[in-house]
Amino acid sequence: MATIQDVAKLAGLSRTTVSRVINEHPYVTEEKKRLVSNAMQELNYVPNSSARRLRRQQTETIAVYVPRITNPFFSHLVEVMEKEAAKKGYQLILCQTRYKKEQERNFLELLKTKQVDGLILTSIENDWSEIEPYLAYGPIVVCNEYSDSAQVPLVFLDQIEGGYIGTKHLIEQGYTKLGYCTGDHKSSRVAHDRRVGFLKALNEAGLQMKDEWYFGGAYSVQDGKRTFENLKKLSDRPQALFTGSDEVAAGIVKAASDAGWKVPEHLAVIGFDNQPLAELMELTTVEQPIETIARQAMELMIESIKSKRTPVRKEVILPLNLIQRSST
Amino acid sequence: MATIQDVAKLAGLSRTTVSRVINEHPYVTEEKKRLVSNAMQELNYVPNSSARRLRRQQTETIAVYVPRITNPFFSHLVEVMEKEAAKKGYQLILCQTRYKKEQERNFLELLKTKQVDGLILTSIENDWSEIEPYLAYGPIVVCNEYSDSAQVPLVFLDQIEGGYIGTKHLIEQGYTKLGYCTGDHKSSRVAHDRRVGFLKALNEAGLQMKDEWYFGGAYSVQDGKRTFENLKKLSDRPQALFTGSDEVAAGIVKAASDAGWKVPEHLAVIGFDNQPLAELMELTTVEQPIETIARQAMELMIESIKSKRTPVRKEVILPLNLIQRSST
DNA sequence: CGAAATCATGAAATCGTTTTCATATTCAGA
DNA sequence: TCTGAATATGAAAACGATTTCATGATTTCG
Repeated sequence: MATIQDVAKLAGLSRTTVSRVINEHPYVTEEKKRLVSNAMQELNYVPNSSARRLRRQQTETIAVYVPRITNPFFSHLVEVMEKEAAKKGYQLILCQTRYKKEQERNFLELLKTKQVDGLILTSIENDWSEIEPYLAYGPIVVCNEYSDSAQVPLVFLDQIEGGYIGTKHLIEQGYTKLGYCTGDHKSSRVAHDRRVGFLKALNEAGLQMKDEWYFGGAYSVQDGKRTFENLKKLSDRPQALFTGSDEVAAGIVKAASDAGWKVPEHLAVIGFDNQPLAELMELTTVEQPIETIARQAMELMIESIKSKRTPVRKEVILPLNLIQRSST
Repeated sequence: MATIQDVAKLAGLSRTTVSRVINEHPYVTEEKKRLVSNAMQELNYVPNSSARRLRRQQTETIAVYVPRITNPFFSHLVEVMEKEAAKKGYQLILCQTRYKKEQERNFLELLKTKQVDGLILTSIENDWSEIEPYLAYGPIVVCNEYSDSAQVPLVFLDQIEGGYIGTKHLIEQGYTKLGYCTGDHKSSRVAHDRRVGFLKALNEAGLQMKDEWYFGGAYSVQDGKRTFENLKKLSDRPQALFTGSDEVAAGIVKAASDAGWKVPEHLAVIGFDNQPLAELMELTTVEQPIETIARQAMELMIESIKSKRTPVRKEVILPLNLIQRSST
């Protein structure tokens, strides 16, 4: 593999001149430019990435943390982020935290060792106070999740509103016995806010939430099915279920259907995200503008990297949208 | 940010000794080790990734090329690959080619500029003759796709068998008028082999394939719906459709159902992959052992990186499995 | 007892690129 | 005509880590 030294030798010039040509610096004659270009071509030379990174103190790489890439919500986020990153000449390192604090901490080392220029968190496992010190090593942008104390750009959705409009819809459809289904998110502000919105809508309607109508640990289609089995066992069952994901909602609808129940007659179900699955399964769902938040997060990330300024808190909050279908 | 020089100064030792301690080389007294560790801790020192990469000629990063991460087949592959890579201390760079030759070539530069140690191709857009020269820069492993001429490890599935067993199943269910639905893959061996298997099964049964029963350009749920609309317009319609993806199959089933057709009475549909969607939509499907091929591909990649040997052709071919549900 | 091997530590070189500083020449304006 | 700015090119330093080579001390074995 040729180095800049080889190119200089073949061109009969110094490495400095070759570097000037490569980087399009001024004050190089056209003749010298020609000599360098010919030598580069003949030697099939490309600059070494590691050397460049060391000298320029830049990696042109961004790490994106998602819990699991198989979750369509996160794969959609990453799809748009990678596209935006590639447009600007950045690579995207995929980091799956699997909802684990330790895994998240391990990946934070990427910033500390300067393996990436910045990182985007789409879910947050550790307390912000554990993450904040890493800002000394590079910029962090939070997307989808939220933190009151984070002095960084945050692009997120009004999840209180999301929880609220979804629940209000159920109430407007005539349901008075509403169950709540979610993952086990201890540090997730998304989950917290949705529940706040859910309870707010219930309170406004003078409705009560029973403890046994709360179903946790639901992330996937399989979890949705398990949730239905648990609901089925209740003597006093909810008429409708608010869920945090189309996949979970789909699992519930499928299991209910398999058990001979009619949706929404026997059980109304509302999902989140408006994935292709939602349309296929005729799910009422709260749509999130995934493409918008992904693009904005990546733009803010690249802007933070380039500006090299002290990060400041900046909130970009977007509304949610209810899509009504047959499941409610 | 502290450097090894700072640590050496604080410890009262040379950079060589500090490096020896960091890398656990022999012949350093316990006393000196203690001094270095204390200094590292006090300065909050971690080694700089760019400097290490340059000196060691290693990046500990692998690029994985997928057409689109939102396709559940590819997101599942990447999910497993990232997990395996992280276990061995490697980072995974996600590259979306979007089925474009130029995009694939752009990403191949990652290998040439030594930004990654190796790359895994899960789909191939360019001719292998265009890709092969990049082997000079680092190892390449092909996963899911196939190429006769590639002198690299390939982990793939018997797609001729997949096309065959799916089609044979339709025939065994009594269908004699079979349509074929696929994406527009010009250089995809997967698509080619499935069709070979499909035609083989037809031929064995003495059945004919009509040109107007061939539906192209289908990758997504939406494409599935469009495919159904096209099929509906035919005067002589197929009784069953072989598709290349559960999402396409689901779109077809959904559109058919919305049009009042009964599946499989009016139209039988078979999908591929056995995604959660397949169970939800009761699709008969050809299941692919995604986790196995993903894990094996990543293991072969890391083995290739570590061995630094000339790549040799190695085929790992796995069988497919038919899952029968209500759509056929 | 002496030579060879092992132990312990550090200076210099290395990896490959880019920038800084230096030197020489040419040009433009006062 | 002279001076300062612009132009053109190259050597050395820098980025930060790791390895190679060197030196001296200690231990081991024939």
